[in-house]
Amino acid sequence: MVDMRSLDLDKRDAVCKSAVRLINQLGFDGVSIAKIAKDAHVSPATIYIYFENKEDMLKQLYLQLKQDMVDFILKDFKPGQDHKANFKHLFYQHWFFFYQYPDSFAFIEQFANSPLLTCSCAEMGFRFYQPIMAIIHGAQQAGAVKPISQALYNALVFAPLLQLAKLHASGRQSIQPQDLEQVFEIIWAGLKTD
Amino acid sequence: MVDMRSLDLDKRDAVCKSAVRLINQLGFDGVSIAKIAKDAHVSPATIYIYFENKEDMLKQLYLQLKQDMVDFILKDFKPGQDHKANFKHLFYQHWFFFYQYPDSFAFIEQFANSPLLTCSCAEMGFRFYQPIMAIIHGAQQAGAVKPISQALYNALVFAPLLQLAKLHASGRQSIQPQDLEQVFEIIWAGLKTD
Amino acid sequence: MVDMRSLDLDKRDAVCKSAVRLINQLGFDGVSIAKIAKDAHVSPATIYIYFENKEDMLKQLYLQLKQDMVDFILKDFKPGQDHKANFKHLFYQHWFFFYQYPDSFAFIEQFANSPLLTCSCAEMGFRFYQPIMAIIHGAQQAGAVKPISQALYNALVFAPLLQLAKLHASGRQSIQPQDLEQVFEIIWAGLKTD
Amino acid sequence: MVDMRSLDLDKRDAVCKSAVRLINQLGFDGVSIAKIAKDAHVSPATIYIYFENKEDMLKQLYLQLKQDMVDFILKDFKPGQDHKANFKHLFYQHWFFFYQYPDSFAFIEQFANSPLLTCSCAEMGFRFYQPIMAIIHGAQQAGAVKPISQALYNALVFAPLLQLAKLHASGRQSIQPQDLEQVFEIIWAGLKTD
DNA sequence: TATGAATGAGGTTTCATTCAT
DNA sequence: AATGAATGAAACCTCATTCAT
Repeated sequence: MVDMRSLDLDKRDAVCKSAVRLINQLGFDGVSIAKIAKDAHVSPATIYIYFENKEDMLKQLYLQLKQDMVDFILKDFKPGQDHKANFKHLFYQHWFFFYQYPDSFAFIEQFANSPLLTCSCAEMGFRFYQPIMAIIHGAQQAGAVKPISQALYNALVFAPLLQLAKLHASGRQSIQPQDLEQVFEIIWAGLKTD
Repeated sequence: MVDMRSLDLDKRDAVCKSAVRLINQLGFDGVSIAKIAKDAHVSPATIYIYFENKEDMLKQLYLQLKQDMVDFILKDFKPGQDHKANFKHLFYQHWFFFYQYPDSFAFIEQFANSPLLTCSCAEMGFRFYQPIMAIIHGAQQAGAVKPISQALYNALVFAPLLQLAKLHASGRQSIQPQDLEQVFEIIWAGLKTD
Repeated sequence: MVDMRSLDLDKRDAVCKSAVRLINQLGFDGVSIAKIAKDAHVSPATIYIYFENKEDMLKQLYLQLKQDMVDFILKDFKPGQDHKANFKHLFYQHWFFFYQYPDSFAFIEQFANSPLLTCSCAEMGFRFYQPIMAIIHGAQQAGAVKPISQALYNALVFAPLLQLAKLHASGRQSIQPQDLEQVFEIIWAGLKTD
Repeated sequence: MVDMRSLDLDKRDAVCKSAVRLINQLGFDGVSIAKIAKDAHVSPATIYIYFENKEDMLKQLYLQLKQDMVDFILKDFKPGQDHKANFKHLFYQHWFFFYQYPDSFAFIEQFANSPLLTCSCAEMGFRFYQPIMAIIHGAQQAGAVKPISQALYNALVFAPLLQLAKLHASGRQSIQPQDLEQVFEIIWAGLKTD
């Protein structure tokens, strides 16, 4: 009666958006199917058409957002010969994603730090990330950066970035462009082959 | 007929231990006061003698564990003239704490990534950390490492460490001593003055 | 397998009836949502579909019963020229209501004497009563009874009636028709213009 | 350590005062032993030294306040030959009590309208009231007022008074001296023998 | 006498989920 | 596909009461 645009995926999308927003406001345990349904102008029962149950919904959300992130980072990117430039591009694209989609980012982090992240789920998210890792791997094979394992790489490069993004998003400290630049140069100084 | 092991703070302690363990098993939204109480062999009502409510309990736990961590890291440590050695000590002490008290560590991380971490709570946790930061600051003033802000420092040094610890704790990947050594050297290479 | 007598408002009605009955048996602090639900053959959660919370339920009940009372008293009544007769009619209709619906009456009284009767709620109940007061006002303007304020009127006429009804309902003393007649005549003797 | 005046009945008195005040603020079901204890600066366990249980406390309170009221009303009063004057004295003393001790009055009313007022309790309260009733009875025997039963008397005289006092205490309407005078004269007009 | 700590029972409310429509 | 009504289970929390001190 009110909602004339009831096409298939509109509702699913509205549910996803509401879920991400509410979960970041209230945390996993502060949010309920009923609240999400109300926020998305949808019946609770409708949610169960698109998702098996609450946990399934959260997992699907996580994987979807992670995929969205990778897509965003790699959009229109063709790695070139300058490995530092490639590396810098990836670095900043991460930042831009965190900056433009703070809710997505916060959700991913909150989920990844909760026991909901089962092994299978983590592995699938990891697989999405492979294209990015492939670029890194290329730089290593070219001898531009030190040969370290993917896990270490992840920790050394993206963990600091995440940490800064979280700090920025929390509002407790504002991160400026020159801060990022500084961090990037320090990381690069550590990683590049001498 | 009477519970013999119940002296004043025993109960509070049992509650804390149960809470940390269960939360890491089940997540914030998987535990309940009732479950914690049962696990700690205590009545649910007893928990409310020591904590105002569930949120208060979690906050108190967070701050307490954070303080425990700082105490552990700084125990018997007197910074010397060799800044790299000081730095290395702190780095490894962090790792040892994560390694020995994976539950404490996981709880801290899960809490810090949830909306429960209010500003006041974050600031208080931050204050506990000051003694460690003071050592870093000393190295900067001595010109041993690049002069960067505390937030950047935190991100560059401890975020990677945390990331590795999480990975290790998750069981998805085992971190070996040589991995740590490698990471340490890379970070130091980036941070040290040229 | 399915409860056959559950059409939309049946449940709400069953809840109301159970609530009024139990509250008069046990008092406001003796009933619980769970007891009402069980008595009404309904899930506790169902009650929260119809009422915001316990207090809201009691307020809605109060207003509804008060309206029912006014409807009962004024049913098929057209005030005539004989003011004493009009007055007597109202007087006895009150009594009949108290007599036929002792639970409704007791609930109204218990609620009106509790701190739950907020200002807004009292005013709304008062408004329901206006049609009755209008009749009294007519008698005053016609010079049949002394010109006193509505509040005094209320106190002089209906408070005694209530008191007798309470006594009667409590079973501690039985009020007979001749008692009522006597009370009515005394009140009228006091009120009528000389 | 703080409270040096711990004499026997001080604590009981503090408990009573807190109970009456809190119950009028929050209602019977809003108040708890714990709240009363805290308000009275006493341990919950202490309350059980003076009272058998919660219900016993409320009943004792009711009876005590009712006795206090009767004492107040009859203080220094010697009925004379002028029955109207006697009657007026009682009428106004009631009002003064309601006016000076609104909490006591509200408690009595709330209790009397709740199912806590068991038969035995009502009878005992009634017995306290006998001295006042005796005065009324004297006037009847002297032929000054119509010969009606005690219950009717109560209803006709004191119910209006209570109603006005409640209205006044609720703050919804202010009762002025001339209002009282008017009510008194009307009641007297109805009661006195022609 | 007085108490703080303790608790089982039970309070209100919300939960994830289902089902008839 | 979509839903509002319904619910048993369980959430958080408070209750009246007891007991060792």
